[in-house]
Formats: sequence, C-alpha cells, structure tokens
Amino acid sequence: MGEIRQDIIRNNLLRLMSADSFARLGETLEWVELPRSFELSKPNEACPYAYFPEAGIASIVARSPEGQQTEIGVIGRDGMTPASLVLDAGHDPYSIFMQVQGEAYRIPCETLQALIHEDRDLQGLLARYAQALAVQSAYTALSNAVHHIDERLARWILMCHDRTDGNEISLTHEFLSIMLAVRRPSVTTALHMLEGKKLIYSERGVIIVRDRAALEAFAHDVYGECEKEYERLIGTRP
Amino acid sequence: MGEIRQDIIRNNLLRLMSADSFARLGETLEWVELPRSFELSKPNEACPYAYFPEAGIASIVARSPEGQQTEIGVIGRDGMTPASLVLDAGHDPYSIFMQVQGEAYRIPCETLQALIHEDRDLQGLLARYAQALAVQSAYTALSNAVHHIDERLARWILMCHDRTDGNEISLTHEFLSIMLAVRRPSVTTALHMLEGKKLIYSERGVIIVRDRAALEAFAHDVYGECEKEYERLIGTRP
DNA sequence: ATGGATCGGTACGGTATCAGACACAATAGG
DNA sequence: CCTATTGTGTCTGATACCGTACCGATCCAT
Repeated sequence: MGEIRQDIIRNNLLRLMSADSFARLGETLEWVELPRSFELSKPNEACPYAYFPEAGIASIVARSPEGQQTEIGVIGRDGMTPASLVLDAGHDPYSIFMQVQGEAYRIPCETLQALIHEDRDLQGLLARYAQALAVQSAYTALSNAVHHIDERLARWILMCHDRTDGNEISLTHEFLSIMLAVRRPSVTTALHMLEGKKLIYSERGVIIVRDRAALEAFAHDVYGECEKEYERLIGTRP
Repeated sequence: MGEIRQDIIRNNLLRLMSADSFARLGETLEWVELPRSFELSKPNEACPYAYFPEAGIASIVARSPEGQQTEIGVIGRDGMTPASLVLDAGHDPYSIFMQVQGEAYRIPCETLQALIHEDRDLQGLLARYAQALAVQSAYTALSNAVHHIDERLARWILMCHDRTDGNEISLTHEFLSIMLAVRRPSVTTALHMLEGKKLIYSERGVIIVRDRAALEAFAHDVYGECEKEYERLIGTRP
C-alpha cells in the first residue's frame, strides 16, 4: 500500500512509533474490516497476521480444559495482537476475537517479527505494550478474586469506553456474561444496578455511558491501575 | 565471583542459557540468602537487583487502591525476577517477596539490562519467560473467576511443589488466605477437604504433599495449562 | 515452667452468586 | 403480516463463601 499517513492513524502504537519504523511497516500494512466474532488468533496456533486495530474491541479469552472461560484482556486502538509476537513465543494459548466490530491495519506476523529484530525502538515499544497487557491481566485476576459483579462490570464498561468513539457500546448480556465468567441473569441485574445509579443507560443490545465520572468513582477500586501503567509505558491514550 | 559452574546451577534459566551468555553474567552474579518475607521488588519502584532463585518461592502480588490483594504469579528456580526487566518497563506495579525462604543468584538490574541488549539469545530466553509468567497470571485470572477454593488451593500447592525439593511446604493458613484472596478459615476447611481425600497432610505451619498424582487429578481443570506453556517456551522444568 | 504470642479449628448468621426454568419483548426473515 | 429467533427480565431454591467472633493448641522467650 505504502501511502498511509502516520499522522491520521488512530491506532496508538502505529502513531507513537518513530517515523522510520512506521515507514518500514507502512509498505506492508493492509487495511481490513473486522466483523464481530472475527477470530484474530486461535489458541495454540501460529496466527498469520498481526493486527493494529483502528476501531472496535477485541477480547483475549483463556479457556480451561473443561471449557470454562473468561476474558483476561481487552485490545482496541490502544494496542495490537498478538502481543506475544514480540516475546518470541510463536503463539499463545488464548483465543482472541472481535467483540465490537471494527477495522484494523494488519501485517503478516513474519514480516513484523523481522522488522522488530532490526529495529530496537520498535521492539521496545511493543515490549512495553506486552507489559501493559500483562498488567491488565494481572489486575483482571485481582478483580476476579475480590470484587463484586457490578464493580467488575463497571470496570469492563470503562475499559470499552476508553477504546470506543462516543458513548454507545453494542453487545448483549449473554456476551458479557461470558467475558466476566458469570451467569447471564447476573449481568442483567448488575446492569440494572448501574442504571439505577444513573451511571449508564441500558437498552436491548446496547449499553450507553451516561456519567463517566460517576462510573469511575463507583469503580475506583477496580479501575485505573493498569490504565496508569499503560500511560507510563506507552504514553498518552488515543 | 566468576567461578560459578553453570552445570551445577539449579536455576532453570541460568542453566538453559548459552555458555557464552552465562559466562558474561557469571562475572557479576552474587549468591544471596533470601529469608521469608524478603522483598525482591517494591511496587512502582525501580529495583536494584535481578534475582535468579536457586531455592525457595517468591510471590508476585497485585494490590488495589483499597488494599485488597492477591497473588498473580509464583516464581521459583524456574524463573527470575523482575520479569518486566526484559520488557523495558523500568519497574512494575507489583510487590514481589519471598514466601518460602531460599537462596538466589543476583545481579544488578542495570548490568543485566545491558547484557540483554547485546545478547539476542539471552533476550529471547528471558522474553519467553516473561510470556510464561504472563500466561500464569492469565490462568490465575481464569481460576479466580470460575474455580472453587479447594481447587485453587490444590493448584497453588502443586505450583509450590513444582518449585520445591521434597514434599513439605512450610507456610501458614493466614499467608495462604492472602495469596488466594479468601478468608483464613476458608483455607482451613479447604485443607481439611484435601486431607480428607488423602491428597495431603496438613500440620501446623506445614503442608505435606501425600499423593501428587491424585492432587493433579483433583485439580485437572485448574492446573496444567501454564505449566505446558512453560515447557514449550523454556524447556524442561528443573 | 510459665506467660504471651502465634496459629489453627469451629460456629453462626448473612449474602452474593449460582443453576435452572420460564415468560415476555424486540427484532429479523419469509 | 406472521413466525422464528434472539435478547431480556424474573422467580425459586440451593450453596459457596463471607465477616466476625471465640477458644484451644502449639510454639517461643524469658
């Protein structure tokens, strides 16, 4: 393609890398649409492409042998997938798929890997992103252990809101219940609770953030740590 | 020091790195004892030394603003600390401290960082370890979300057993309850349950693994995934 | 040996969440 | 327009786990 202008890109990693790094990547970057449920990476398989989302939200999900699953990380235009690429891992045990439809620039994993090996700055940036993502999963572990469903839901809404334009997030209770590893009716009642506190509106298939500040206040113990860490490691958010 | 023989080292990373890499490290490695509760790394602070444990077990603990905390990873002679060193992160938001007393080789972080920059093989090995640790925290998140206390306890005992000589693990219920982020009496009853199934013995201050295979069977849905991933990424366990 | 500290066992009531089922509402497709 | 499908609200037990409290057992230091 080779004609992409770095300054109008919305993906934070693509925008923050050096112009040189971007120039090398740019030749191979390819724009693609990512429909809901599109699988960016399969568990324990090398994936052909790395994706730098421009819009939409992807979930990283871990599964147990018996099929229990939960989300351990969220990726939007703040990041890339698979983060393990820079860690020399080949592949990882997660399933990564689109949860809110969007678009991305993609590049063959092999190409990116080769570029990383020759470009210390790029390697550093992506390594720091891998760390940011690891921290996200660590705080997910903490909050799964100690926080109540409504707080975890609030955190999740905030994390999605960070990665979206506007205040609407379109997804179903069913989907959410899988992400949080709770029953579907528990999501319904937790949403009602947040709605009762006037933090969100909830309609069929859509959650609308109504009062972001109050939502953050409600979730103060469960949201914020890994976001701070992202800013320290990568720089300002999109 | 400079006289340490690589082939009698018990730390897996030190043993598996190339002889060249080890030679460079070896000049600066220093042997230290690590008493229980010794803090290897403080939250959000650069730590002076990297540690490669020879024995004993360290815990990585994440804390919320209100002070809730839980363990998100375990490090023994399978690894090193801080893993974020290879990710160019400077420091990380966790607290890392010894839970079962032991010993380690240590090296100033700056020195190790410089060596990593000149040694692609070493960088790769430590990056893969960072990935293994991230996977561990991801599966901790999963198991915090979906598994019962007795299963999580079994997982924890197995992970410690992997990193210890013999079958005895000495620690208190109190300590364990913090690691698992549950009440102390819940640990007591969960231990009784495992003891009732003849999987362990439990005495004051000590847990003794009695039937490792049965313990693994009991924990089959909660233990094993990240261990497989470690073996794939790093190689055989110690 | 003795007193104090630590550690472990147990009990009681309370509640967040689960499992499963069912009915209703909204959308989509023919 | 009607029907099938999908999404949401609600109910009824059951239960795993919590908060708190208390007491006995074991260890340690003097």
